[in-house]
Amino acid sequence: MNGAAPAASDIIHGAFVRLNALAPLDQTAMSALNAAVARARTVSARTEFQTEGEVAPRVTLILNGWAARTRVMEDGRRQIINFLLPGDLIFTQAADQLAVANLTAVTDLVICDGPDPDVSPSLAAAYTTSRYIEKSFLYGQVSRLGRLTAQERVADVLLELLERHEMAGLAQAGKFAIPVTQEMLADAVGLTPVHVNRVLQSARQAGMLTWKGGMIELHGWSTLRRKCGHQRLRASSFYRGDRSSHSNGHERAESPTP
Amino acid sequence: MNGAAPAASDIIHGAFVRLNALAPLDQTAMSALNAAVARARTVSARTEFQTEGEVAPRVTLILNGWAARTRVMEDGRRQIINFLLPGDLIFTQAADQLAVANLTAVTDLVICDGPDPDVSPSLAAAYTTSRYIEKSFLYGQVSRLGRLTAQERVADVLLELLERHEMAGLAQAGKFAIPVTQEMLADAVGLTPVHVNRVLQSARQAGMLTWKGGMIELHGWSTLRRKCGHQRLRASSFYRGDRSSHSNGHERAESPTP
DNA sequence: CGTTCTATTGAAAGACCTCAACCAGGGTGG
DNA sequence: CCACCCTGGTTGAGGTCTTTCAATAGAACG
Repeated sequence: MNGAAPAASDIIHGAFVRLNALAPLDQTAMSALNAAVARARTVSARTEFQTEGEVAPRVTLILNGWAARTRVMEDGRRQIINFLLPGDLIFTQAADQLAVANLTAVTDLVICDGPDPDVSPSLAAAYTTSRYIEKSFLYGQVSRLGRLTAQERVADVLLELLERHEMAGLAQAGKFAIPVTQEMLADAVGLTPVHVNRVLQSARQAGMLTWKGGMIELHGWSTLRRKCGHQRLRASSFYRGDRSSHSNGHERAESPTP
Repeated sequence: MNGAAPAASDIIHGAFVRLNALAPLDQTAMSALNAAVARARTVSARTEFQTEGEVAPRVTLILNGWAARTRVMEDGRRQIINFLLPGDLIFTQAADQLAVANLTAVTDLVICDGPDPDVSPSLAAAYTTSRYIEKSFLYGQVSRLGRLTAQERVADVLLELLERHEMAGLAQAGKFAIPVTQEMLADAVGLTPVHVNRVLQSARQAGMLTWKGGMIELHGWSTLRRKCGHQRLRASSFYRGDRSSHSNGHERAESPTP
């Protein structure tokens, strides 16, 4: 009992912070959640706990650890669709439909069934917000893969992960635990591990980040956002004015911060 | 009156076929739909009808034409997240939340509000299936951008579009109307227009497709699927039924085609 | 019929990948 | 306690794929 083993409530703290950030949870929601947590189960690292094509449970809540939603091709190429962090919810549209991707534990994982949203409007609201945010990040992933350079992609995922950890109170001052290998990161951003390594090296040398012992720290990340396409993915019109300067709409013009 | 102007019921026929494929619609659903169609509105080609960051309507149904969900970066780079075809539904999580992408009409578009799913269980089922399928295709888009080569990406989107047109009865023998420019296609698959052109040229010369006058025909597309990573990326069946040949569709085994 | 958009093609540059070797740390077994 | 192995990170060299730049042709449009 020297403090090495945190209490259960500590382990799931991030998940609760995150859920509460989605929508302030009332007493009913909290007790439903606690009941669900009491039936939590664990998945050991690197284990696939849902396979594409199999029947999936309705709602699953990540209590602790990282998971990854993936697709794998016959020839072995693998794509990580997105990462799932504490407080993230995994929804299935209908009970009789098949999973459209695999779910793999990145770390040892603690998960439970998501409580029935009907028990509390605040819980239903949290679920709704969760879906909404996930959709937005998914669109971000598409844009990242489709239109960002390698450097930008890496910076952009890392910023997304920081953002999400902040939501769960799991980051302080741009620093959070990142339990993925460079190979996994590569599968997430559509690059090879070798090239991810090079990108990270140059980012390190540019003083943009520190990554050591499973902890990453992003330096000057508010500047990073501006430079590396994270915040840039916002609105603007499609066909209106902005076809003037750039004839086809995607040169890599680096707008040097004035 | 030489037949150039089809009746309204013809125009929206594809959308109805598609909806009915999602879930067989009962009489109540059909009359709710007809009521919604009566209040249809049009959007002219190349017009943005929803902007990221603005308040979005709850459910919108595409009755005719193509639309595109996009994100645009400050420097003009543009990514088409996905295409929206007749019978596709555009959902918003909650009325008070902001759109997370732009919606632009690719062609002249006929849309209407989606009827309240509470009026008919069959309609609700159709909505659910729609969300489910869209999610699967979205994961497909991520995998496409992240892990396919240029040739494969182009073949893969075209196969997806064919598949979706078939669902709406809008394709015959691998042939359907494709009202996009090569530039749009490039924005969808994360390539430059120039390279899309080259890929199309070589596909033409390989006898894989014919694209002329807004109509495309994919030749030997069942072979194409095997060769270009289409089938590999997704569970082909939505429900339990046809899981005969492929056990789960993604072992990591390296099976080099002999 | 000019104007504008779209498709097409060539040449050269650049980004990213592949292959391959080497290193560092951590666990394991002798 | 140390040699060994295995995984994951690092680095170099060379090749391939995709982009960029640029110029031309065809089609659509008013």
